[in-house]
Amino acid sequence: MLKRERQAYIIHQVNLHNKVLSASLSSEIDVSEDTIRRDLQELAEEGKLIKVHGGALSHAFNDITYSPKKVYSQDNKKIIAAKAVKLIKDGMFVLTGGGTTIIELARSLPASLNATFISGSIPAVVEYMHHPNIEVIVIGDKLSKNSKITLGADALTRIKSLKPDLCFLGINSIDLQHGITDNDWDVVHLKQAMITASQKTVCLTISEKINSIQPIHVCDLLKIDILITELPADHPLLRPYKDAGITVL
Amino acid sequence: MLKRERQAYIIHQVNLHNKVLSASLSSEIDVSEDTIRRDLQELAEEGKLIKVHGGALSHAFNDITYSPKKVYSQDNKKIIAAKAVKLIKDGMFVLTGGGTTIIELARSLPASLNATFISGSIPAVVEYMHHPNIEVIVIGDKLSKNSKITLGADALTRIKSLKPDLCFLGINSIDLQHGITDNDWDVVHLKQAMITASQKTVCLTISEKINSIQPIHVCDLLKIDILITELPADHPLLRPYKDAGITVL
DNA sequence: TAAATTTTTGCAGGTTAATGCAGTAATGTG
DNA sequence: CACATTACTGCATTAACCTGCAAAAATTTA
Repeated sequence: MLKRERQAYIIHQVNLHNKVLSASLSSEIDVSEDTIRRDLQELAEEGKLIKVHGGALSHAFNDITYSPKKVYSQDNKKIIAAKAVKLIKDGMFVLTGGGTTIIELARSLPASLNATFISGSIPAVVEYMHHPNIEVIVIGDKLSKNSKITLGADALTRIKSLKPDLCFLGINSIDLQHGITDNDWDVVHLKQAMITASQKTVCLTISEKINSIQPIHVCDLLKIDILITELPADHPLLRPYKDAGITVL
Repeated sequence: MLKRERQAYIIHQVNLHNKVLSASLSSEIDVSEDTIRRDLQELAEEGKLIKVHGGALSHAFNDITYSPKKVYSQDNKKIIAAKAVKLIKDGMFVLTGGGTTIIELARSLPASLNATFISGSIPAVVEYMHHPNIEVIVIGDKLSKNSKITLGADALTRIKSLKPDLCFLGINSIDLQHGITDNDWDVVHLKQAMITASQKTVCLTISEKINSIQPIHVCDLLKIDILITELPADHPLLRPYKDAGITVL
């Protein structure tokens, strides 16, 4: 394995897990710990990660945003992403929205995956762009600075002209009676178009958003095929959704 | 095996596997490692791959590399960007391409500027997105991993439907006889559409690309309104372009 | 076509980079 | 504080690299 290749792998691992241990990297890659240590040192000097005793931490981890809650929910999003990744097979066309959960999903895609990803979320597109094997289709339109996704009539018509295999949607509220709800008029329209266009719709959300309501209606539960949270599939909180006919992972 | 043929094979392998080893290429093609090394060196200079100790990596693999040459030319690009910024007034619609010079331009935009920027370049869009006052329109289509811009029929038709005040184009080659030339078929089409759509076309380039030619013709000098380099406007190298009717800044 | 010129290639040599190892210093933990 | 783990330093080894050079191949010129 080439030095740069190894370092790229380390960076990938750091970004994925927020931390790495010298010892485990050493055995994974099968080089001496000294080499790993030298790599970490170099990468730290380049500002790619933060070296600590025994390994390294991601920069994001030690950033200004080090509130325990965020770290906590990011771990949950990694769990969600890991479940979602399993649904994607080689050759699929996948439509995705925006939001931090979707970003985690993008980062968790295995390097070997060959698929086409379609999105109007700039942060998501940036992640897909760095992936070695996936094709990226960008949905164009006016960029919303808030949500960092493209919104508008153009985006809607483009989405309507597609028929992707899967649609991954990060959602803000889901409720048994009211289904999926949200708080931004344009985003709601976009999500509706995405759901209508796709053969299967997968909703991703951390469990704290379950059984909450927001002012604008996106769609009924009927339209949702799969719901993914960080909880185990048999958690009682999810039971009613299973009963409503949704596959819960 | 001919040199060109060999290099084409190497590029193919790099794009396929994301890495190549000098040693294995040497035995596969049955030439000395020195030859392979020279090939990799040439290809690296052309930006087709990234050479590392022991072999080479694909561009997709390695994100941002800081070669000393790049650092050097970045200063020049900042000079270019500073000149270009002065052309943009509040309320304008500005169409921009991709490339590092355009990124510098995006970073140099004053925070007070109120304008609308249209682009299919993801890195450029990311920069515009962080700006407090500018509106961003994203041109959607299939994302080219090499150039990090969206390319295709959709992008072309969308651009044709616009009538921006200004178009900023980072160019790779300009020559008195042959005008603007480039080396990527799809990129050339995109640039042509951008030039045709815009009321004024501004070309940005570092001076080392002046008086160079590439295989595909983009447009004649006639279509260019303004040329910006890091050199002072009265530099003798730029004189012929001034005489050809282009405003040189 | 033959000669001249340029380009490409392989090789010899000395140089540099990468890695692992051994011994010692530093750090963290109970 | 004692113990275990990790980090650092210097060194040896191997592989990769670079430079210059001459032969070979390709290209141009006469």
